[in-house]
Amino acid sequence: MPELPEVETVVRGLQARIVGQRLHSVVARRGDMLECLGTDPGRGWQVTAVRRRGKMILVDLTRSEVLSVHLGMSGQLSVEPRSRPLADHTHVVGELEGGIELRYVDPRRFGRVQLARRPLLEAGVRWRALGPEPLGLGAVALERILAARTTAIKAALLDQHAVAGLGNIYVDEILHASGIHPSLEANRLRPAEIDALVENIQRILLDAIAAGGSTIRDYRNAEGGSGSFQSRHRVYGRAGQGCLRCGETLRKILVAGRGTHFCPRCQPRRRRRPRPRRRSSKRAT
DNA sequence: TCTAACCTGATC
DNA sequence: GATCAGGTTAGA
Repeated sequence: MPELPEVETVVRGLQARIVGQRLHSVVARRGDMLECLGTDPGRGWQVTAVRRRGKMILVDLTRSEVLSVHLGMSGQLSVEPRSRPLADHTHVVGELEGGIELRYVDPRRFGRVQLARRPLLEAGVRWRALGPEPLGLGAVALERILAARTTAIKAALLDQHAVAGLGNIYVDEILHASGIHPSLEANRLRPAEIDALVENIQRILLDAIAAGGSTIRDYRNAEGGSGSFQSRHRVYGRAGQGCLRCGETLRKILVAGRGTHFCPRCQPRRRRRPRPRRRSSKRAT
């Protein structure tokens, strides 16, 4: 569910509410949903900062420890009064001062909560393999990343090792705005297309953050509220409807195993290179 | 490099 | 009952 704009919105909500607060303990209501790396969930800390890296939420704690949360598909992280009954699928609860709690809810359990010594977390391959942040990513850097990949551009942009934070909704929106077919091989983008991508990545992500992210189904911010960017999706979830730019009927196909929305006219397929003329029809595959 | 699998719940 | 979902990744 949550991509960079949604995660950023949660982070901003948490910054406003829990930075400087005392976190007494972290309690796992399901043992397998909290992983402790070199620390003890009952020690107590002060929350010093809340940050985002890709789609990960990082709650920085005193003593160089950190609570890291990846929301997976259906995760929600919110601050609620202790008096409120726990929602179904509440797996981890952080007990804060002043009668409030940080609650992690995740029906599908694709998400992940770790309490770790920061150096241990940051030494992990999963952390170190993350690609650069898309906000502030320049054309030169993106060109280098894409040149090394022969997969579909959609798959490349979804790959967190390439760029960290994009997901299915925003990749579809970005490719549509850039006029690039999602199946085009990443290393075949032209310079002008890379420039368009860079520009649209910034613009769309910033607009989506300003709108508080997209709520299709599960996504909620740290206060339990919805985002509104879904009303401005131009292709995602609009298959069968008219393209807002050219009127052509939008299509939905499968690329990189993900439902992919695009406009056949604005994002034309580009053939792999005119086949060299051969008199004989021997196939060289 | 790609698919299947991990889960539950909503919708067809 | 079958299918699909905003993510990731272990295996083939």
